[in-house]
Amino acid sequence: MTDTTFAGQVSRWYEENARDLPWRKPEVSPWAILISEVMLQQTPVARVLPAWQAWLDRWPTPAALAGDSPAEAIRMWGRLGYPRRAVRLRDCAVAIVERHGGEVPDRLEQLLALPGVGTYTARAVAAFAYGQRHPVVDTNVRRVVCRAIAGEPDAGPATRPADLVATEELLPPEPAAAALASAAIMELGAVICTARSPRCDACPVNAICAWRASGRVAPIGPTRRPQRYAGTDRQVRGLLLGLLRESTGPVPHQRLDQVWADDVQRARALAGLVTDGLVEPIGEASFRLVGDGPLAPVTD
DNA sequence: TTCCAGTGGT
DNA sequence: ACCACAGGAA
Repeated sequence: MTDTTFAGQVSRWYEENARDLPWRKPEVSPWAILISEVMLQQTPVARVLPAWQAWLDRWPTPAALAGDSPAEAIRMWGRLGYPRRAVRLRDCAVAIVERHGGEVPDRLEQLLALPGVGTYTARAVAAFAYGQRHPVVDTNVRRVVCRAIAGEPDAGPATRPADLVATEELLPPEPAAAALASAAIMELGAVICTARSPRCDACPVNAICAWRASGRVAPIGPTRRPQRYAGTDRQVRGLLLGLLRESTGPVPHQRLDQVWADDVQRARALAGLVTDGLVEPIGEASFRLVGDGPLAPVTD
């Protein structure tokens, strides 16, 4: 008896066609999987690959990262984007050491309580690192399920509780099979059922896809406003951080002033970096990455 | 809802 | 130029 369910067919396809990604190897630790999931939040696979390996080489355990400075985490983050994730990931390592004896927790509730770990990442770790049965819904899974099952273009900008329910209903009962199916559906969305140019001819479930049957209706509703970058605070933050990342220790504000002409906007961007725990003021008029420089003397 | 960065594909 | 990308938090 071959499994003809949606999850069964996608899983069979996955076992034959999955990309050979290093964090999918069976011997990879929960910590390594957690790092991959955080890096993959809004950053494409190709750019995560080298950074993930570098982080693991340097910080093989949560305790190792927790013992290093936020500044080093920010530097090792490189140009993956959204560098707040680097600080949160280190905060996460600290929390894992303090609350869980240095081991990545396996309960959803505990995972969700960690910094930088939300609905998606918590379930991804529980499923992929610990083999539990949870709906793992990222933008790919949401798109696949909306299309194939509901026959609709997409579910909107964010994952809703209904998306979790709809995905959970597709999962096979056995936890290990469910975790495999979750990875398979995600892979299908990443490789075949893409947002822009879906390759329905190569899809393992094209025969039972509601979206394809209905003629691949295009999304209608109010389109999201384009995310500008040039001239925004985000660009200024990027420039400031780039300078601080390359420097060791404090950088005088006169040098920071040179990266952007608008005083008001530059000050706002810098203040934002401080608020986000990426940068700290040093002395009268200098700034540095948080914790950069010599460690504070141990006093006891 | 909005902000958060950075890059490559189309 | 525009958009998509294994989201999370205020």
